[in-house]
Amino acid sequence: MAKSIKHILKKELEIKVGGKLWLESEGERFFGPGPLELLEKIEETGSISNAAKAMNMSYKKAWELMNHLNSQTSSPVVVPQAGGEKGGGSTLTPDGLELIKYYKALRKRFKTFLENESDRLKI
Amino acid sequence: MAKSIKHILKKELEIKVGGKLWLESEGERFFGPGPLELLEKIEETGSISNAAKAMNMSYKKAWELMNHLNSQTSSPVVVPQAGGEKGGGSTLTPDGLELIKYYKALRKRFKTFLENESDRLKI
DNA sequence: TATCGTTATATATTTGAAAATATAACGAAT
DNA sequence: ATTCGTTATATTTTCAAATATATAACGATA
Repeated sequence: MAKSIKHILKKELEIKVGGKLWLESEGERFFGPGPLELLEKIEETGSISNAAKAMNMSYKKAWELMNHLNSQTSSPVVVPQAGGEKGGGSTLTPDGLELIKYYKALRKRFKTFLENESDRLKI
Repeated sequence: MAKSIKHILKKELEIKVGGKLWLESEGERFFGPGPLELLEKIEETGSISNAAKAMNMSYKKAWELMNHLNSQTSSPVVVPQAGGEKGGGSTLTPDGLELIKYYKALRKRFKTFLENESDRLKI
């Protein structure tokens, strides 16, 4: 077991190991907490523009996230429709839903990792 | 074992799980890759100002990182001296060296986690 | 006491990312 | 054909973070 550093840190502070996780290709991130929330909000609201509003993100950024994400998958995870009933909208494909599930499971494993490491700081 | 998402991602791309790790207190980060490199460079060069130059960081930011870091530990990890021989300089305390060791070990465990998760993407 | 390069600190400037704004294209429904 | 709210795209504006710049204090040594 690795040595503790408890004695180094101020004992009155709650110190934790934090982190961030994403999927990347060619060193470029294309899926993380932001895109996850975006997909969830698109699923909820039926459009990119409403999703963006719901999460206080500019439409442009939301569109770019979505577009970049679609470029990394063998078939689109978000299908946008410009025009049509109610002006259009965007829907998630089954792959999109599966990606959400995968990332949430990954995030859970990461959470466990972080909690273990944070606990270790207290020893 | 969790389900794979291999079929979702473009097969011609090298997709990996990436991440970032840090120490935080009260939700505020105070130690990560940046401060690690800073401590190492201070140890190498003997001063904050030289360390900052070596890693292409402004002196101000380097000083702030160092100062914030020192505020989270029971005793300083960097001891700065203004004035004196050669104008002064900064040295790491044993605690500072230990913090480096700890973070590198933590980073190694994280690397393993990321590699496992990345491998899982290929299955 | 004069010198040195550093720490310490405040202020000004830059710059890069994000949001804000504007506009055209879209297409089902009426 | 008109309407609707959306997608798609370009341009402008904003803002925060970082750098750049300037200056005083520091303290061992000579």
